[in-house]
Amino acid sequence: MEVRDLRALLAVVRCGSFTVAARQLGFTQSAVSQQVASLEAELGQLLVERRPVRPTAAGRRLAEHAAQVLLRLDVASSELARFRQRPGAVKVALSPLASPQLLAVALRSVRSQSPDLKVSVKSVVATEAINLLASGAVDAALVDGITGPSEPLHLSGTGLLTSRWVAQAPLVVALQRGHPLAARPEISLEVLADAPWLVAPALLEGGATRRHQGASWKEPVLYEGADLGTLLKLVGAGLGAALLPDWAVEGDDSVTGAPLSGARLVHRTELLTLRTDGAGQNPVIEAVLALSRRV
Amino acid sequence: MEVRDLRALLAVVRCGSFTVAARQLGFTQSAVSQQVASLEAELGQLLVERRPVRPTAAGRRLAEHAAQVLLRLDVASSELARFRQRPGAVKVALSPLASPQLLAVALRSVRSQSPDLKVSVKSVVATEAINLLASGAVDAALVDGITGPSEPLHLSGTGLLTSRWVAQAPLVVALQRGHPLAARPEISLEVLADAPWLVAPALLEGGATRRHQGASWKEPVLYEGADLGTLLKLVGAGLGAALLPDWAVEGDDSVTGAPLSGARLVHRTELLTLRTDGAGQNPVIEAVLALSRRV
DNA sequence: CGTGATTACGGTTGACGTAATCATA
DNA sequence: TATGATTACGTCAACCGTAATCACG
Repeated sequence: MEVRDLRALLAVVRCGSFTVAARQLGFTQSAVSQQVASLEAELGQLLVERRPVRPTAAGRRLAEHAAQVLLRLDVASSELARFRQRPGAVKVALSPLASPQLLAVALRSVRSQSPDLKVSVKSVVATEAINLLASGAVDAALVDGITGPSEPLHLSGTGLLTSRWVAQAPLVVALQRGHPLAARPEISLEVLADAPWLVAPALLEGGATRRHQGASWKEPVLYEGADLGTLLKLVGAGLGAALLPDWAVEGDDSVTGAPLSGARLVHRTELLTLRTDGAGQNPVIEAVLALSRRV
Repeated sequence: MEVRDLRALLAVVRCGSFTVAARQLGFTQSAVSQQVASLEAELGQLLVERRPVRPTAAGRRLAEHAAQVLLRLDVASSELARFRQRPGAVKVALSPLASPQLLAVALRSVRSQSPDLKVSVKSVVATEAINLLASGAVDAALVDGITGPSEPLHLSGTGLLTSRWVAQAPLVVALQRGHPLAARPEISLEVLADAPWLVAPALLEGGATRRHQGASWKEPVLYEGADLGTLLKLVGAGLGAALLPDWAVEGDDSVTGAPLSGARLVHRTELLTLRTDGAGQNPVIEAVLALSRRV
C-alpha cells in the first residue's frame, strides 16, 4: 500500500476517469493505470470497474480510507513545517457565520500590540476550512455550525486538529415579519413541519437539523449562496423560514427571529488549529481565546 | 512521505535504537538510517537525536501521526480482505469486564443455529482490541470502560471502527464488607478522596475517573493484573476501594458494592467491528446486537 | 472508428545491502 | 575500545514514459 497508489485511486474515483486523474496528478495515463493495478493486485480484488470508470464497493471504501490517510499526511507535514519557522504572518479562515465580531475585536487588539504582524482573513465554507489547515494555507480557522449544547461540531477531519469552543448563540427561526407564527413566544420545529423551509448549506451547515426533522418535512428550498443578507431577503420575501443564530436576524427589518423550543440545538463557533503543542503560539489564536474566555 | 519511512521512524522512536528497529522491520541498520534520513531531508529538520536515540519534539509528533496512518492502513487492508472472503470462522476479542454473560448467551444461540461455524474468543486488555481488529486477527471485540451516560467510550483508534453500545451497568464502589462507608446508601467520590484506592488499568480502563478525581487524591494502589477475583480479594482484604460495574461485586462475600452518587459515570461495553457496510454480516455480531436490543 | 484503458518494453532512478568510516559512551 | 550510527558505492528492482494493443461505445 503505497501513498502514491492511494492518491491515484482517490483521484480516479473522484474524477471518474484515468486520463483526467493522471493529468491532475502529473502522471501519464499509463502510470495511473499501473498504480491502481498495483493496488488491485495487492488486495486481490477489483477496485474500479472500467468503461465506465466506477468504483466497486471495496474501491469506494478504500478511497475513503485513502482520503483520511492523505489528509493526515497533509496535516502532519503542515505541522512539521510549522516547527521549523516561527510565523511572521498569520492567516485565518472564517466561515460565513462564525462570530465575525469576535475575530474583529481580536484582530484590533493584535494590531495594537504588534502592528508589524501581517494578518489576513479568508472567507470560506466551513467544510473547506479543514483542507486549508491541512495544506498549511491558513494557521487557524473559525468555523461554525449547529449542534447540541454539549456536543462538539462534528466535522470530517476532526481528531487531527484541535478545536476549541469559542462562542455560542441561541438559534432562532427566522420568519417573515408579520408571519402568523412569529407572534408565539417560542416555536418548536414540529410546528414548522409543514411550513416552507430555506436551507443554505454554504452559509450554515445544518447537519444536526437533518436528524431532527422527520421524513414528513417538506423538501426545503435550497439557497446555494453564502451571503446572509440575501438569505434574509429571501426570508423577508416570504419564501420560507430559516434556522439562524439570534444575532444574524438583527439587521433586517423584514425578518423576525422566534426562539426555538424543544429541539435542544445551539449555534456554535469553534477555533480550529493544527496541534502545535505549546512552543511559540499564534498571537491571533491567543487573542481570540482570551476574548472567548471573557465572554 | 513514504509509508516505509514512517514505519521506520515509528519503530526507531518506539525501540530507541536504529539497530533493533531494523531487526523488527527486516531491514539492515543502514537501510533504516537512510529511511529516517530521507524523512528528515524532506521535512528539513531533525526528527531523532542520536546517541542516545531520542525523538525531537517534531519527531515525536510525526510518530504520532505515523501511528495513526499505519493503523488506518491496517484497518483498510483488513476491511478489504473481508470483502474477498466470507467468514467461515468467527473470532471475538473480549476485554476482562465486557459483559461476558451477553457474549455467552449470544454464542449459545449461534451454536444452536449454525453448529458448523467455528467460534473462538480471546481475552485481551481493552486498548489491545483495536490493534487486533486492525490486523484482522479478530472480527469483533467487546470492550468496556467507564464514561459518562451519553458519552461514547473514547478509545484511541475510534472513528476507523464502528462501535455500537451493547450493555451498560451502574458503577459501584467496591468496599471491604463492614467498611464504615458501606453503611451509606450512596457514596460520592469526594467522600472517598482520602480513602485508599485500588486501580487496575489492565482490568478496567478508568480514563474518565482520572478527570473526576482532583489532585488532592491519594496516589492509588496499582493492581497490574486483569483478574477480577484477585482484585476483589484485595478489596476484601481492606487494601482499598475500587470502582466496578455492579454485577462484578456479586460473587465475593467479603466485598460490598455501594452505589455511586454525584459523579455521573457508568460502566459500558461496546461492540467494535470493522466497517463492512452491509453485505454478509457476521452472525456473532448479529446475535450480540439482537440480545442487547432485548435487554 | 475513435476514445480511452491496458500491456509491452526500455531507460533511468533510487532503495537496499555490504563494507568502510565515524562518533560517542 | 567497543557499540552503534552514518557514509560510500555497487547492484538490482521497479517505476514511469513511449508506443503498440485492446475494448467498449
